Amino acid sequence: MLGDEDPMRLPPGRARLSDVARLAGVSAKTVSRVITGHHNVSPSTRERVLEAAQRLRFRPNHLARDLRQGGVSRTVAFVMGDLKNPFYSHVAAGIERFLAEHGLTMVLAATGDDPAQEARVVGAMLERRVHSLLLVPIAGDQSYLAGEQQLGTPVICIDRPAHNLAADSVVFANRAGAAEAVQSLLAHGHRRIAFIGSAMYTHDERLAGYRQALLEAGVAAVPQWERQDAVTAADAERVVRELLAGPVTPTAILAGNNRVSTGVLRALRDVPQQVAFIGFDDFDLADTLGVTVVTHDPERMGREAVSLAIARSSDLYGPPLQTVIPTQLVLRGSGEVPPDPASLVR
Amino acid sequence: MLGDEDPMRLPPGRARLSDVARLAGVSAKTVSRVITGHHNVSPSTRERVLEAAQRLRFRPNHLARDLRQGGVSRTVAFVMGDLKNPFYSHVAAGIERFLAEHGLTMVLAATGDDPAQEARVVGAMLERRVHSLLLVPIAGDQSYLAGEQQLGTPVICIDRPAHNLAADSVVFANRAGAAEAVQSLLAHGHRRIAFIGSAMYTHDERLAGYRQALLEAGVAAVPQWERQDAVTAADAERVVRELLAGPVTPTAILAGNNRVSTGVLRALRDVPQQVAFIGFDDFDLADTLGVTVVTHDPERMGREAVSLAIARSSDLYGPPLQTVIPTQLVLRGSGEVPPDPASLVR
DNA sequence: GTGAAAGCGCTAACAC
DNA sequence: GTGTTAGCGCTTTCAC
Repeated sequence: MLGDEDPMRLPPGRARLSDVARLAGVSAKTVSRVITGHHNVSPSTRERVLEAAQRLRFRPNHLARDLRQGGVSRTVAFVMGDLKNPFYSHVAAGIERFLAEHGLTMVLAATGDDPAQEARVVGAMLERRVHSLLLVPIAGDQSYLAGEQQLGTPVICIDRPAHNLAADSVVFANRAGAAEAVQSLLAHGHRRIAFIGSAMYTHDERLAGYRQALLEAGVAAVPQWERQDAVTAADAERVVRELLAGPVTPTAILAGNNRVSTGVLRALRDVPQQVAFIGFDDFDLADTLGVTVVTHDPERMGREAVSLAIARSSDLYGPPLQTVIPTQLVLRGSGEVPPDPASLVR
Repeated sequence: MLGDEDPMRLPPGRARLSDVARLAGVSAKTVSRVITGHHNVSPSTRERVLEAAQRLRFRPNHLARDLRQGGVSRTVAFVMGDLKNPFYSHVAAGIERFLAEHGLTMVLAATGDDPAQEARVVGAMLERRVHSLLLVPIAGDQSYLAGEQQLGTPVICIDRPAHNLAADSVVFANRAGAAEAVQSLLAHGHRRIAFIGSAMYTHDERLAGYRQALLEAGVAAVPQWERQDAVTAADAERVVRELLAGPVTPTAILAGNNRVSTGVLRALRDVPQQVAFIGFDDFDLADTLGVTVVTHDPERMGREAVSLAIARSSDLYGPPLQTVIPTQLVLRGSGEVPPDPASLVR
């Protein structure tokens, strides 16, 4: 007969809520209640619905659910520079895990550390109506996000604060960490300590910590040893060779991050004099190689960012919060070598 | 007057398509055409619409668009073990970049390398109606995905094939890569070569390549040197110590992956005899340390997976495809040391 | 080249 | 405890 459908036969496409409802002999709303786990359903009905859902291999459509619930998805965007950078991938791991515990999903997008890409990439995420935006800011200005905050999307900056935007942020205790490293070098007798890093927020902060520690110890700053021109490992390698070829050479080096560390270590490998070394950021094999580092916990940074996002979504217009995560100095030997007399006379 | 709204004033919430339409004095459909870039719009109308959209800070709602277009989003899911593993994060980077070029977004979920988590995590992705599923299979059975394929969701397995499911996959040339490494060790005079890895697809394949190379060279296999019990770096470290404490010790070691490499190197550091070493997977500082490795390109693996997904979505029921990515042996010294006479007599 | 009406799959509000 | 109605924001007909 025309219009006489066999409800037991699987429909050609994906089963919908209404298909389950028809098969179970209830209304769509009741199925909805069962699926979302509401309690206003009698056990027997629930049973029948679940059975029907299973038979039809029903999977609720979150797209439709999110749309109906106000156009905000249960998805959080993480926009960072490059997943190949272990720092970012560890932060992402922390975010993903913590989100999963809250039934949220992470979408990921990379700016390639290109300031010009940020707004475009962020825009694509916002069009997906993400629940909130976790961003490692790279552009010089984030004021374009003020409207989104206003409209209810939490914006959390990771690793560095936003420019021209009142947003929550999670950062490491960069100054304190660098100061602690320098104090350790000072305690081992060093007075000629170089900082090698680049020109960005975290390195500025670390350099500030370095300066502060030297100042407190009464050690005069040497401008030539405050290098902010090492972005890549190759840069760092070159800078170290330059420094060690100078008339007065440092006896200890503090590296601004793990990329710089790699270059510094490469340069120090071929150099006769002993130079004490401490790196910011831990890295693979640092323990095996006996490299002293200032470590931090990128996963925790991810978790704290998610915490801020969740908190912010229920207090949209409160004052911006900043979470500061402490660092740890891990002594492994390379920072504990005494000043090399060979490098003192030159 | 009641009902008299000023169309110039920003509405309290997010602007919708219809808001733009009202402000521009056109229908919703026309705005839709402009936003999605259709050509059947006169330049002057397009201009007015764009101006209105900009004034209202309109961002199209992809949730709604995707729902209307058939419940399939422009989002691709990547389900892997753990983002902290650099292999996975590099694959993810390749996926993300290639997707972005196609206007697609990546959602990421981790199984924690726990077989029991796979179906749950994958299910969450499918409820988001992802365009396709890129999966590093960890469970012993993926037959539960057959229905999803049938319903139009491409399933692409990464790094290893699926179990009990006809799905596309991208893998490395594991056998050939391991065979090449062993051949190199043989060429440098080694006859006692150990393989250290664990019991999983990639390691099985690499072990097969190792065996094949030995067989072809007429070197008898030594079962005790085919170790598949090293999952962590600590395992590998212990295994190496065991092997080198035996009555007959290997003069060369092939590691099944980068975790194993770390452990092997740690163990070899404290050992008097020279042992040649080749690792599978490159790692940070491997070049600095002069470690010979079999490398591959995880980013390319990600890109190839996306290619397969896109191809599959327009040929849903064709035969499964497998993309095999070649490996490269990178000689850096550690694999080129000759057999140590000290370890031959014992 | 443009518009009106219908509907994607789901849930909020309000019945009963 | 369960059903009905309406509508999230967009795009697909199909009309003009």
